[in-house]
Amino acid sequence: MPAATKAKPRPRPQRRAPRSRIPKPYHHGDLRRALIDAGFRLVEERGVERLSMREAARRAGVSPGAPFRHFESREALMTAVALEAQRRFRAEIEAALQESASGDPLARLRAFGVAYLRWAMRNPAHFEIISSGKLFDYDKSADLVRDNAEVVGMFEGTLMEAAAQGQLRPADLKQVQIAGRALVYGFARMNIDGHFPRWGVAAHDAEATAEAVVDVFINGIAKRPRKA
Amino acid sequence: MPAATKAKPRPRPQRRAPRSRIPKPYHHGDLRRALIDAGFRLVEERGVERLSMREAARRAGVSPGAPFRHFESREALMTAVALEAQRRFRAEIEAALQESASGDPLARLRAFGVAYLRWAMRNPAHFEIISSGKLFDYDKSADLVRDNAEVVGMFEGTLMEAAAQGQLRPADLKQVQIAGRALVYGFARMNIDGHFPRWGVAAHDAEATAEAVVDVFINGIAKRPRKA
DNA sequence: ACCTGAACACCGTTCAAGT
DNA sequence: ACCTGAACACCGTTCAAGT
Repeated sequence: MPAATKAKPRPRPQRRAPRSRIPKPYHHGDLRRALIDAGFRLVEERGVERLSMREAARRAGVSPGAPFRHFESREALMTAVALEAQRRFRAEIEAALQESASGDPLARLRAFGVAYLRWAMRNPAHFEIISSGKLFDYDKSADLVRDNAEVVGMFEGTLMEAAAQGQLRPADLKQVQIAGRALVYGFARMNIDGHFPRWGVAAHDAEATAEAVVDVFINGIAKRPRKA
Repeated sequence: MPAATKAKPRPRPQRRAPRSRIPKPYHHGDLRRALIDAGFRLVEERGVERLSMREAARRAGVSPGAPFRHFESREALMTAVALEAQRRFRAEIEAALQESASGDPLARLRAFGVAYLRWAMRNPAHFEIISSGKLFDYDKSADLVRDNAEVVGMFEGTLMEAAAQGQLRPADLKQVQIAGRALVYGFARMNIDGHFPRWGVAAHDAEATAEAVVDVFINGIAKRPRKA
């Protein structure tokens, strides 16, 4: 009955009956970590909705019930995977902001948007898990909330600097902020949701179009447009 | 064994052994339609991912296998429900465009965006099913593709009119179009994905904020802004 | 022609039992 | 303390059998 799925490669024959037969403890040390890694790859390979506890368990080489010792539900594993993705996302944004730190606020805002979309274009499934809302209870993960708040804060701060330096046309800043967020978020989701073909955006054009779209927005709020 | 789930209210007693005992044929006439209706409500009540064939069958009062006589898969039922939603969505957009037909192109563009978001705010689950991409194979439904192409066409046409009448600042129209699409789509998805609380948009403010965001965009592309 | 009901292969989740 | 393996209630889907 125990399905011998994997035909484990027998360890090299040893000279005598081994006292401790290659520890192979209960498993390879850190099941929690192994499950997050398996989940992360599962999301990457098959998409968010195909992350399953049983498959993650299979990949980690444990029985179906084992993950529940470390994650109380599929949602909890999802949250852990999302946190992992969010960390990488945020690291990329921060790197981009640092590179453009010498520029004026509007240039930094542009760099922000471009970095955001670049990551989203290259990691669609991970972007999806971060932002999808139904996959786990966002507010239950303090780390996730804080991490996100910081990204939002960076955006808000840069926008306010641009306003303070007189780079923007008169407008309600809060509304501009939400519009900007909606723009990049919408672009990222159009990619995830497969809308680009219908809108004449080829796959290899996605990143270039992303930049163009960010420019449309920046030019829309700037007092003096840069490119025509 | 046959779970008597519903305790069918016995029909009023008849005088003699009825020749045709209240037809109650195989079921109530049109299972296909009943399943689409059940699916539509299921999406409304519980969200897209909770639409199940078995539950739709239960609501229609048939056995688990019955739906497969009319829809070859869950995806096919999804597609039918999406088509229903798309029809309503398109009707609302068209009505809005008709009401604003006397205005200039930019005013019509605004009406378009506002109608789009209004519907999306009020019918989030149905908006989601139309646009989500992974729920069914969009391109397999010619109706869906055509219906969507027409909405896209209305947007494009209005934008070009605005350009032709000199209402727009110089810009690449295709990019403006994609940016506009991304903006409304992103706003609609932020609502679906539960981002508004994190962005300080209260539920009762969603529609007003939607208008404001559309205005930010229109003002961004217009030669002469209307409101500050 | 249309539907039933049992069946199969999957899931998430629980829990006694093993090490 | 951590994991196994059987169990339960769900799914989507198929298919013989009934009407």
